[in-house]
Amino acid sequence: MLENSEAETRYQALVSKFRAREYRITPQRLAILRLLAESTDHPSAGRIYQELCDRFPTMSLATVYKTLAVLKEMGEVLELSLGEGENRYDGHNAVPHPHLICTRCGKILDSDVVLDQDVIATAAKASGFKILSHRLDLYGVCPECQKAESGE
Amino acid sequence: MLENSEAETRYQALVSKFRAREYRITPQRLAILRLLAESTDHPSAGRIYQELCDRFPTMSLATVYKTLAVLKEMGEVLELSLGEGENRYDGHNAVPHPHLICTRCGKILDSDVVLDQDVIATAAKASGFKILSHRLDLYGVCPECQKAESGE
DNA sequence: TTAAGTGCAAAGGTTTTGCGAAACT
DNA sequence: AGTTTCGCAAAACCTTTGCACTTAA
Repeated sequence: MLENSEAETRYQALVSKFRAREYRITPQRLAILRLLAESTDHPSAGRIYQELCDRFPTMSLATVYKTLAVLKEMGEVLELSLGEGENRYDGHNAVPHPHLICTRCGKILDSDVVLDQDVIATAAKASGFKILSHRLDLYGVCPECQKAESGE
Repeated sequence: MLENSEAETRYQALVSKFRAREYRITPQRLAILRLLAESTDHPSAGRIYQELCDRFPTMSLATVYKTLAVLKEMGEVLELSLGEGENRYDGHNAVPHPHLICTRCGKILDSDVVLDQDVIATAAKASGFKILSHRLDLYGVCPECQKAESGE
């Protein structure tokens, strides 16, 4: 695999943040951080576990969840609770951004559209809430599933 | 309680839709529909169950979940999976609209800000997705919890 | 060396399901 | 009367936790 410098940078940043907080750098954690940095498909805890099992025969699901909990607490991973099946995780980019979710195949893509800050400011003013974060999910059918459907 | 015509209208609409689909009209379902039509606080299944237990000593949580499943399938209730604790349900207004979620007390308010359709159209065009629905959650601290915090 | 992390298995909480009894149409 | 629905209990499912063992610092 050629170097993916974006993923590499993200990986190094995550490792640095672990070090800065004096969390211990274990092989398991490094593997999870690397996978999260490289993934753009928003894997679930189970998926992360599966992928790492080959390389780490002793990897456990508990360790995956515990590491994800640390990352959540650090604000370095977005947890997407979809209401069906497992939660999905975005550690590639922890800054809130919209997600495109295919209701047929479960695929999740990042969207680069920008949510108008006016929307948030207006809502904050009208409600008195101090808004700290947000989440925008767009549900629909991905191009592949559209093709599969029309072909049937 | 004075008549709340908005809630009453919504209740009648839900009952009509059950009839139209030839789903049976049972006292349990009527009670759940009424509660959903009247609620603006996005109750969980457990909450709905509790509230109705007094009036229906034999009400069961399974029936609440089964009725919610029917409503979901009909597209008459929004299910909000928050990732912690129970899912919350909005049957008062099933048209997608933003929610303000207090991360301190769990309160959920409807927001009447409108999500710019351009955002959705742009995301659809860029990704090739056929977008059918969306969800915008704004997380923050509600006025009451802000007050409680500053008072401490 | 020692405090933190791992990994197994068990517990926890929410939601779904199977099935006999009840009840809507 | 014939299905659908109810409601109990059990199962399913995802996630968290307790604890003895291991390991990073």
